[in-house]
Amino acid sequence: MADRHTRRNDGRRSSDDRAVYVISVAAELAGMHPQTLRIYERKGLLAPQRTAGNSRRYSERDIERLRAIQELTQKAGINLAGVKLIMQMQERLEEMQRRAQRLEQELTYAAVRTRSERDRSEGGQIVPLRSVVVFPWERGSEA
Amino acid sequence: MADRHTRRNDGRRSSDDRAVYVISVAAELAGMHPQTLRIYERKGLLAPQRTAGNSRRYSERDIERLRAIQELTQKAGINLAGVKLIMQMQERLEEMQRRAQRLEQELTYAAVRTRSERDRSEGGQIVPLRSVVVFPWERGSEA
DNA sequence: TTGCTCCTCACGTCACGTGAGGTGGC
DNA sequence: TTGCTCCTCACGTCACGTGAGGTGGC
Repeated sequence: MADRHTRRNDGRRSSDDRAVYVISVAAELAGMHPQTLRIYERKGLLAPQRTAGNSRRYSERDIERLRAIQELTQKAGINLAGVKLIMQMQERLEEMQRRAQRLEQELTYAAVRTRSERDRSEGGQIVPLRSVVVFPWERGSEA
Repeated sequence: MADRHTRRNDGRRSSDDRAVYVISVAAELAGMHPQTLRIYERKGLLAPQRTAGNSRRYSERDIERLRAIQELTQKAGINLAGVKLIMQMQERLEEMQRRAQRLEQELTYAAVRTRSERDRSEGGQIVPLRSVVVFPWERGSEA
């Protein structure tokens, strides 16, 4: 839970990206069998770094990804092929969302600019957004 | 590609949405076993209409959905739980794309309007959208 | 009547996680 | 040396598609 991201206290890369855990520790942190992590890698679900001696080294981000895989497989019953595609789509969705957010901000600026130019205020409507996809396992209790 | 949608020549609904195929025909069109269609329905992957006598009736859109399911299961090896979530995400993705497109258009209009305001004022109203789309998987695990 | 529909149950196949077994490097 | 890592192979479990079996309505 600690140091979520971009905690770069001294010019080093984000601590979340540093490959620090050997496979046994990573498996313990994710609550999995070490062999399971090897399977996930072979299936292309994650790609931990390797040491010079060819041993795997997992980052904090890798651990989070492992937990996400666990959610999808155990709680939602999705197989690994599905998890792989879902995670790709998730990245695309997040990218799209950032794009829409940026566009909206620009639009707000444009609106302010227009309003101030004619010194007239007649607020635009606010368009409520549709409810988002709620995954089955996220209904009910939080966290 | 023929009569894709909104072909309402006489007040009827889109031809793609009309429930016209009984299960045996739908299965044949989709290249599946009829029992498979029943399984998909039970798993919540599609919901064909029912006749007064409780028989299933599939629309052209249902057939297309069946083919999409087939792609994901047979070619990609994704199980039904995965297919279900993927299709939900796909709808979200398409919605997001339409939204971004609309925003871009509004932004273009706003730019044009700002420019023309300098000469003469003839403005439509601006509709600022407030974006707070936060997908479940993007929420932080806690505050 | 026939030929469809509805449903449930059973079985074969396959994906996946777990574990054993044997190897090599720090 | 020990305790890890690497890999492959085998097995138990489960999801899924197919089929059989029995029912009912048009």
